Amino acid sequence: MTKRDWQPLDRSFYARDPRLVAPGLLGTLLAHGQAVGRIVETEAYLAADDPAAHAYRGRTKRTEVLFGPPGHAYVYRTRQHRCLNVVVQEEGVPGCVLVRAVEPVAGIGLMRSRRGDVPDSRLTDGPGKLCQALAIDMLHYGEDLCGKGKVSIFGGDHDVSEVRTTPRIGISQAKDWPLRYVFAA
DNA sequence: CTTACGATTCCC
DNA sequence: GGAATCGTAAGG
Repeated sequence: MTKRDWQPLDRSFYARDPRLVAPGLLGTLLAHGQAVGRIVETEAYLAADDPAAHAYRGRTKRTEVLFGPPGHAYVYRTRQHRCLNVVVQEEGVPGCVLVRAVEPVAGIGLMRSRRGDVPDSRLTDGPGKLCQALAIDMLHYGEDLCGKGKVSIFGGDHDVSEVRTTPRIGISQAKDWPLRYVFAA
């Protein structure tokens, strides 16, 4: 075996601590139909004792899927935008990973038709922007990302170079925790 | 029912 | 720096 084909990430990949899954997702491909992006920025939200996590205040209708099995989509709204998370850890443990940015790989024309006439560099460089570019919305709440749904994440012969951590963006609690992951380069 | 508040984005 | 804008969650 030399080069591994791109294939949906297995559920066991997601059944781990968000601090392991978040960096592991860097370099993988997020796909919805013809629109594909390379994940380049993620954030970990911990299942317990993380005041910035949505699950911190318990199980509600919105956070329901976080308590389910790993590998499913947790989509939520903030202002007029959507954000995509992947549920991680075993069922009952509400850890998750927020996908904060991707680089356009395929379907760029489609992305621009949804995002407007912006440069490629601004097409998918934010959690709300990438959801708009890939047309990910509340319809995908709870969807299986392991290859059975319309939105999937593929791994394979991807970049596994060094990862750097920084504090998470846009939160008011646990501001200093180094749970944002980007490529070192 | 009422109120407060965003894991954001875009414009001034 | 500030507004847009609306569902969610909590409290009366």
